[in-house]
Amino acid sequence: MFSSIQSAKRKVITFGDDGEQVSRPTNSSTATESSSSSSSSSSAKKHNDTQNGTTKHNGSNIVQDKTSSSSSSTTASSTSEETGQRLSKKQKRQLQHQQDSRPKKLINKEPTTEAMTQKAKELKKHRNSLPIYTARDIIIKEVKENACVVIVGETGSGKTTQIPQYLLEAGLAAHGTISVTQPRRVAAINLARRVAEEVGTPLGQKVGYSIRFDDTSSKDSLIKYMTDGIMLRELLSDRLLLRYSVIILDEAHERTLRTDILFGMVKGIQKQRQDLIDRGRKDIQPLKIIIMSATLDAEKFSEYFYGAKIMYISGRQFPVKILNTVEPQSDYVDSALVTAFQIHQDEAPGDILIFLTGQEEIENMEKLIEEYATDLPPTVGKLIPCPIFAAQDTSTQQKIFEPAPHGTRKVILATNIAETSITIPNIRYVIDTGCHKSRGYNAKIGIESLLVEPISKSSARQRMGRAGREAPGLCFRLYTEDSFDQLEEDAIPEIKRCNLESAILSLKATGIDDVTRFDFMDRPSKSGLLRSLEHLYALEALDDEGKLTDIGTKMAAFPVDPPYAKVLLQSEKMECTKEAIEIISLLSVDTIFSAPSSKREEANEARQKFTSLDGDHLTLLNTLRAYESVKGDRDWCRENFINSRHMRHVLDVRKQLIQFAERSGMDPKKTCGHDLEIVLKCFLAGFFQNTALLQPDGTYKSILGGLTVSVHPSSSLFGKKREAIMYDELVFTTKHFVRGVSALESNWLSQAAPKYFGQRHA
DNA sequence: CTCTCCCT
Repeated sequence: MFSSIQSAKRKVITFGDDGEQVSRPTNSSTATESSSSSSSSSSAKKHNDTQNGTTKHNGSNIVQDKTSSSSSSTTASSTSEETGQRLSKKQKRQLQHQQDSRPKKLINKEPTTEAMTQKAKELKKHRNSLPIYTARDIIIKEVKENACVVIVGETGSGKTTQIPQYLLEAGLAAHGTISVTQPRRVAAINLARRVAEEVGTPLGQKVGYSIRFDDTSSKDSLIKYMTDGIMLRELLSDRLLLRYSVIILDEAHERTLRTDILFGMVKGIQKQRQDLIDRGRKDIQPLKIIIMSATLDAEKFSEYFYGAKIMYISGRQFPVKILNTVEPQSDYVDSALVTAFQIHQDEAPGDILIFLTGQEEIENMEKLIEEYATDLPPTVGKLIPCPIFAAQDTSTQQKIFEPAPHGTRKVILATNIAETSITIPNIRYVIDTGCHKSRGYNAKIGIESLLVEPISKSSARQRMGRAGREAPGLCFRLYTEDSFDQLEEDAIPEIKRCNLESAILSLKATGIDDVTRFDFMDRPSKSGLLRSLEHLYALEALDDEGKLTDIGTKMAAFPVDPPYAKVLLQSEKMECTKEAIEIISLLSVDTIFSAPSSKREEANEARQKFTSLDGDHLTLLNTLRAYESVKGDRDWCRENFINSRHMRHVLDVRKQLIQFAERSGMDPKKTCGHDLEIVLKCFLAGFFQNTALLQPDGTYKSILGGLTVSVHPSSSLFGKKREAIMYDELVFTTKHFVRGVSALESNWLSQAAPKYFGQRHA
């Protein structure tokens, strides 16, 4: 058992820690043993998640313990059953080897061609020593013989770097590029770099990547890593994706909105291409589809893709022992704090990673750790809190990568950014609160929410895995075994809990007219679809029959959400395109302002300089102008609490929107000069539904729906009372908060949307 | 009196 902290004011949390209680399933260690197991997929689950030992202690301290030898064992043991139905025993053995291909350091300097070839030769030896290499021929064979294949393998197992190369070597890029889609930009970049090095040609030749603002790929690229968003844009100009011979949809288990749309799109495209070939078109080649997932929910993908064969590639990770609490914890922040100090005092060196839900919680925890660290006996080294969340500036984020000074220990306080997006080195201990913030969408009333909710089992396993990347680790779950058992297996796919306007406009623009009959893997609710269709109709993107209008066609061409696209089109008529583009760019990042809560006063004061009485849209514009007048000076940004990374992103978006505007025949330089009221009226063309009127009691009530909304404290109009307001976004958290708020005159509404407000305000 | 995260 853990010893308690000698601190009178702290409680002690009981976890299990008795080596003899650890039961490691014998059939999880090797593939051959597991293949003789006759049990079904429930056995894999059992190994991973079922308690193995129970000890009584003082009546109430029931100790639970279990070991997961990481998801690789799950993979290995279930490999047998799943592949058993489809692959021969020999194939099974070949597929079930373990592998090691954790990321190696990349070469930064530009090497010569010879050096690159030499390097590639060296890497070749490494590649061929990877256990996935023994499955190479089977993978090639299956892909050649089948239109769709599902491959399950651990993240970082090497499947994403090796399989495209195997297919390339097998000649599958002869009639088109092999593409690999990723949900994240950094992943696409890093994978392409690594694979270019292994292939032995400069990045951008045989191997390239394509992400927004950065395309290293060329016509000749044989393997192309890209974000799923880029592939969706490419669909608009190449509806049959004829430049691709193989499309690999990676990280399918994440079920992002974009991958879900791509599932249906590529399935349809594959069929269309085959139909054309069957009708004698010699210039068209069939499309191969490969779905890659890191979790075991492969049956669903297989069913969707005509019962596609599932192949399992086991990965290797160090074992992570899971420790659940004995009792439910009423306050997980407090429990996490106590657990962190228990680890710090009792456990071997290695950093701690705590999953929390948001910035506020993280900053509170940071203060608490510093406070309680003063109670530590002098023999114990320092415990250094390191917050990490997306809104931080890059320089702050870099700190988590610096090693802790000798004799000290870092405790990383992270949102779920550390679950998939950022990999932090030297983590041996994970503390999982079991909660995260999750975006929700109530289609009935069309309101988005952002609430703390329990995570899914797959999230819990993903979090656990973060402790076993470099050495065996421990995962402290601040919830009971029973609570874990009651979690959902997987998160609800994003497509079922978000606004679908953008997705629907894309579908319509690629010729899919009846979106209600689109082949969704998981169908969004009817009311969600209808609400989005109605909004697109209100924006004049669709006509009475739901067909795309000329306006809708133009809107779909812009890489922005439909309401912004409408604003852009409107800005031409109102002669304020320059300002519209700038404000849309500014609204396209989370926020250009950033400050830790400790410096909030200072930050607010700095922001006063840019504040417009008319609200956030013009405040943002003022800030951009000030930023440009100092040429984006880093020190200026720091002094004014401006997130320079986000600001640079704003400039990139602006540049791109200017190009898109020119391409659609607009003049992006058209300006309204000092008459900025025009821009706000222009925004109403896209946001007339996002408006609220001041009530006699001083609150705001939304015009559509009559909802009481509160101005978010980050807004320049917070606490101000104006006749009417327009907002960029409404999200329910503790209240219905509106963000990106500007003041209006209510008579502008009837001009902006006469169909909706004409009678009421005439 | 406060904003999980990703993408074009």
